[in-house]
This record gives sequence, C-alpha cells and structure tokens, in this order.
Amino acid sequence: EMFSCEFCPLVLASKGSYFNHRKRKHQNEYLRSLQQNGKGFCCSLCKFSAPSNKDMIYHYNIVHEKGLKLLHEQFAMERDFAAWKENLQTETKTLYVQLKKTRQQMDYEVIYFGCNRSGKYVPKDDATHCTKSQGTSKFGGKCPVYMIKRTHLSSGLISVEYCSDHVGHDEEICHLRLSTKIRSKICGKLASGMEPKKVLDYIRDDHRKIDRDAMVTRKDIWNIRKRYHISNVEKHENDTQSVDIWIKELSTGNDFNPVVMYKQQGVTDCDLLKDDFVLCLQTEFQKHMLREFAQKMICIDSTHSTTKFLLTTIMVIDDFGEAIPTAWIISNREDAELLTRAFSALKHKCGDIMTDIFMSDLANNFYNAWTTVFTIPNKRLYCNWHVDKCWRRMIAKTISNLEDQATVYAYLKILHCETEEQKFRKMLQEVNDVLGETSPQFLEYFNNSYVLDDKYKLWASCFRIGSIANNNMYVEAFHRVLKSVDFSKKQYKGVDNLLMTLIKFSRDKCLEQFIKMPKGKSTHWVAEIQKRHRLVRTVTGVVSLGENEWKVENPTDHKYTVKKIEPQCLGKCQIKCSMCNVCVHMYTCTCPDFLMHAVACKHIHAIEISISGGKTFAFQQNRNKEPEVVIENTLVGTSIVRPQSLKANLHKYVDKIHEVIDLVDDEDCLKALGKRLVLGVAVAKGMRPTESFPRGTNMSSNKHFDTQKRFYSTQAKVGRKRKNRLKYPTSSESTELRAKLARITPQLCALCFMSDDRNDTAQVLWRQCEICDCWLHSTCYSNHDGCPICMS
DNA sequence: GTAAAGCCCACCATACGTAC
DNA sequence: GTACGTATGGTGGGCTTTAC
Repeated sequence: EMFSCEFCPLVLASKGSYFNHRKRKHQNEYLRSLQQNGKGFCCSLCKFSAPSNKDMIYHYNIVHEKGLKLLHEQFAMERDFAAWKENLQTETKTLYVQLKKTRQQMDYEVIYFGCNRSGKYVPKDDATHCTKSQGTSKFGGKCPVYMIKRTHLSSGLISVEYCSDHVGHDEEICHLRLSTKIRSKICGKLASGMEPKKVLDYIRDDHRKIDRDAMVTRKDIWNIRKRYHISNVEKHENDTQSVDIWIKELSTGNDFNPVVMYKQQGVTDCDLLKDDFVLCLQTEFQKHMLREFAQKMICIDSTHSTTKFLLTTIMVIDDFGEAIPTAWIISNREDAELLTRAFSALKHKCGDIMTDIFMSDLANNFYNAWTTVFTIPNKRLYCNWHVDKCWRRMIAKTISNLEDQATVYAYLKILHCETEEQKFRKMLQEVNDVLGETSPQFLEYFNNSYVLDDKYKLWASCFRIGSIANNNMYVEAFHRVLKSVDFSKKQYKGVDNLLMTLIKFSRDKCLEQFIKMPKGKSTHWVAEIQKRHRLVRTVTGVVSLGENEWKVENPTDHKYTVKKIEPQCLGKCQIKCSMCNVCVHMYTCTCPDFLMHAVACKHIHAIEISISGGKTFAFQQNRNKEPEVVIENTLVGTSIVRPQSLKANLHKYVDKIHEVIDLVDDEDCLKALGKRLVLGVAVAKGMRPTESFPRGTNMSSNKHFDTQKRFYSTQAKVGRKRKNRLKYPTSSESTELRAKLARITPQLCALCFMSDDRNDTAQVLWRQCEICDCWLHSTCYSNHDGCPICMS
C-alpha cells in the first residue's frame, strides 16, 4: 500500500514514513489542520496547537512563562500512593480521573489520569433539561494536568510522573467530587441505622475545613444510600423487582408465609387482566385475629395515596373495642371481580368466615365480592360517615339555595338518628313530602339510593341497635395513621415500602395484643365507659316496663328504653365498667349515645347499679356527694436540718474551687469549669422559692400559662370565602322540625315506602292504623296479622 | 515495527431540576 | 421532603495516531 502526502506530491511506502514526513516537512500545515479539525492540544491562551500534552506544557512554559513542573514520585506500596493522591487532590483542588483502562505492558502496568475539567461539553440533540446550576465542569479546552502511574509487576514499585498546575480554568471545588474518606464515613453511618438527617448533622459537626467534603448535602447522602443499597426496604432500584425479591423472601422463609395471593403486572391470569396487580397479605397473627373476632363484625374500606395502587383493609374489632387489621389487599382496582379473586385466596388460607355485621362504604363491590366467597353476613350496614358524606355532597350538588340545603340536611340528620323504628317509619313518610317540595331531584336520588328495596335498613339508627360499631372510622383511622405516621404524609412511596410498613404494623399490633391480654389496657373505650358511669347521677328516674325492660328518664333529655339481652357477657369482653361490671353486650338502649358510640351509656349503668345494688333508685340524692380522696404526703425524709448541712458542704466546695482556679492554667479546663459554675448559679436561682404558686386549682398540668407571641402578617387578607357548612341540628331545632313534620299528611306507605299500590291495581286503597296513626297500603296491611308497624 | 498515547462511542453511575 | 426523569461525565473497548 502506498501513502500520498496531502500537502505535496510525494508518495511514501509506509504509514510510519508518511506521518514522519508530514510532521517534519509540513509542521505548520499539519498543526493548522489539527486546529481546523478540533484535534490535538489547543492552547487556551493563544491559537497554538500541539500534537501531545508534553509539547503543550513546553509551549506554556516557553511562550506564556507558566512555569509548569513535570514531577516524579515513587512509592513502595499501593496504600501509600492512594493516600498521596487523595492528599494531592485536596491540596490542588483537582480531580484526577482515569482516562483509560489499566494497560499491561512489558513488565509493568500503566494507568493514565487527567484533569476532570479537560474537554468540551457537547449537549445532546434531545436535551430538554437545563445544565447544572454551577455549569458544566468541562471548560472547553485541554488542561495540562496529568498523571501516569507505572506499577512494576516484578518489584511492586510504583513510579508516578505528573503535572499538577492547571491552565485555562480556576480551581473550583464545586466541580470536585466527595472524597472516598467521607463517602465511606457516610456509608458507615447509614449502614449502622442512622437517619440521613442525623448523618448530615454529624458530618457537618465533624468537618471543620472548607472543602468539597464540607459541602455535603442531603442529596449526596440520599445518592450514597441508593448507590450502596443501604436501605433495608428497597431490595432493588426498580420497585417491581424489589417487590418480587421481597415476595420471594417472604414465601421461602421458615416462618408463616404472609403472602396470600400475588399477581404481577404483565403476567397472564385466567380471571384477571394482564395489567392487573394484586398482592394480598395476611400474617399469622392476623389470621388468628380474623378467626377469633370476625363473628361480630367485619369492616372493609380502601384508600389511595399510599402507593400508585389501592390499599384495601379488612378489619375486626377485638375485646378491647380496638380495631385490628386482619388482611390487606394492594391492587390496581377494587371492583367485585378482582376482590372476589383475592377473597377466594383468603378463604383458601383461613377458611370460611361467618360474620354478624358487614360494614363498608355505599358501593356494592365489597359486599358482592364478600357474599360470593364467604357465608352471607346476617346484616349489612353502611358506614355512617360515608352516608353523611354522600348526603352532604348530593345536597350541595342538587339544591342551590343555602337555606334549603341546611333544612334538608337537618331533616335527614333527625331521620338518621331516630332510634325507634315506628317513629322512624312515620318520619320517613313525612320527610319524603318535604323533600318532594324542596328538591324533587334530591328526592329521586334519596329514594333510589337509600329507601327503596329496604335500603333504609342499611343506614337508619333504629336498625342497628346493639351493633358494636356504626362507622368505618376504624379503617379510616388506620389509613390515616399509615399515611401520616409511617408514610410522613407523602404520597407514592414504593410498594416495597408499603409492604414492609404493613408487616411491621402487624408485628406491632401482635405485640400490643400480647401485652394487653395479661396486663389489660386503659383504652379510650375504658375511659369513655368510666365517664358515663360518673354521669349516672344525672339520671332522674327509672320505670320498669317488664322483666328485662326499663324506661329511663332525664330532666333534659327524652325518655329512653333499656333492654337486657344477656345476663352476662359471654365473650372475653375487655370493655367492661370496672365499677359496676356492666358491658355493652349485655344491654341495648335507644339513646343516641349508645347507638353512635357503641358503649354502655349512662342509662345502662343506671339500670345495672339499680339491679346489682338491690336498692330503690335514688341517684338524685347522691348528686353532690364526691368520693373522698386521701392524699398521702410523699415527702419522706425532709427536715429542717438537712438544707443547713447541705449549705455548709457547698461553702466548703466553693473554697476548694477558689484554690483550683488559682492552680489550673489550662484554658479549656477553666472554660469547662466556668460553664458548670454558670449553670450551677442558674439552677440555684431557678430553685429559689421567690413566689408561692396558687394551689388547689383544677388547672391542667400541661396548660400553657401565656400564649406565645407570634409574628403576624401585615398584608391584607384575601382569603377564600368560607363555605356554608352543613351543621347537625341542635336539640331545640330538632324539636321544632319534628313538630313541623307532624303536621304533614304523608303520601307514602309506611311499610314499603312507595306512593302507588304495590300490586299496580287501578284503584289504590289506603288504611290508617288506629294505634300508631301510620298510613299503609291496604295490601301491605292485610298481608300481616295486625299493624306491621306497631304490631298491634 | 512496536509501544505509547489519543480519539470516539456506548454504557451506566452520579447529580441535578422539577413536580408532587 | 423526596421520587422521578434525565443531563452529565466517568469508564472501558476498539481503532487511530504518534514516538522511538
């Protein structure tokens, strides 16, 4: 092969000869071509170009008088070289980056290093993001800083040739990287379980010099944690793979496998879609709790905002009246089809579940799925809270007048809280007429969603007497705790994080249960029960209506009926009153307190005290009688002599301190002594009884004495207009509305709540009961033996 | 001719900006 | 406060160029 010169007509026989000729004979043209093509080494101070780094250093020294030095070092061991390099980098504010892979040569290996700031930044075509805040680290030229490390394979001796003087750019620490020393320190702290915030605090306290290591940010710590996989939860950077690893570990462990069902996205399943994700979890403790407490009640609800998926929780209520989550389903949707699949897996694991009450929100998906798989519950109840929420939303949507909104809501609340079935039926007829006049649109919604097909039995208070809970707030509360405490009110943490949080939650609940079974627990419920026991003195009288039925009177409230349903609580109930031993499962009462809060109300306490005491009812007399409280004086060993002897001892110490101050010269020691003395004087001043505090007041121990002064804005407040919030009717409003309702002649049947005849006959026949005054279809009346409302 | 040094490209870890 | 997407730049392989 022949090589022809591009600058003259000469033709050369070899490639080597060609390059030699070009460099010797056409040096200027050659360098110019390097410049034009952007190759070789270009001087950052003039237009000169050189083919190699050493030529360029020579140019800088001769032409620009930079005085760059080519230095040499030798090291016996790799460790010495590493320490020297780290030190050199810190001192010269340089980052020597390896330019090429380590290369093996005759009897030594070579590594080439260069300045990290050499080079030209070339943005990518599809660049959409801004450059970094400090700008690119490439300054657009070649920095003469370099280092060649040669390690002799036979002797292990390391020889280094280097230049550490920068040209073309300043020494800026913002373009350096964290040193390996600080990295390993952070890594160690994180691995030992220290929180990133505390690690940052520790590093900043520990590092005094102003260098790159002093500029550690939270982001750096987060990156190190991610890079070295220090987090115990994230098994993989990819959430999907991390969850897979977790599931594998949980499934293959020796302990109880908590994974009931796992369907990955992208995997085909005969019943589910390809994109569906389902993860059903139940720990051994949860299985035990579900079997133990499911007979009474099952609460189900789901939440968003924990991950990209939905979290559905199945809860039961334990003997202490506390909610225990017994299974979790993490899924991408919550329709009956998917839930049926998950429930089937649950049934396979813990058998069929027979429950008395099933409580969920107003949607049918949970109930339908549950009844498809498990035995149909005796009763289904809507969560009161969800009913209220839907009513408010629909009232705001369909009724424009604010006064009408308030009136309709008040009527609905009276209806909702009515505890006697007969009264409720009558009132529902009357409310129907009021709604028809105010908003026919709302009436249609109300009838279809809450009245027809016996739907009123799912939310009305009179149909849930004796149920242990009236709303799904247990599940809501759990979801709130999960979001606010474990997830720090953040959305979209990974599924692996949620998985671990749930399993840890179950573990904590298990321990809690383990602790409170033998010890008992002063729960919120126990406090509520005791509060009601103390209120017994406000009850004015009790009238016996039969063997197990009483009417209880209050001076302000209405009369309520109390029935005894069990002579003693059969279960291992822990929410008993410690004073009269009554529990919520023994009685029923028609008062709103019993219905709303599911605890033994003051009326039940009154009956129990009356029966167990075997006395005539005379609570009124005890109204002002407070139990005597004996306060023991715990100030044991106090005497008048003791402070005087202490004072004498202190004076001796003060004399010694005088001696020490004269003898000691060390500055730090004196400073430390001074600090302690200042502190001692402050303590003594604080302890001096200068003022006598008022005693015997009922002030709370943690009450703030003065409100803290705060800065306040001087800007004019633009603030949003407050919405006209719908309020519960007060007792006087309630009486007034009841009276209004009583004047209405209803147009509906009190049994089926339909206006026309059930049998669709041409002539609609009506009949009024002489005892309860309720209007019914003749057909509805005649189908029963007597009035179906008052049973007369 | 051969070893050393340079250049280009692809890959991927790190660091940054943005949005929630 | 942090998850996420992506720009930036270090690393390494392979080829080219240069020095001896």
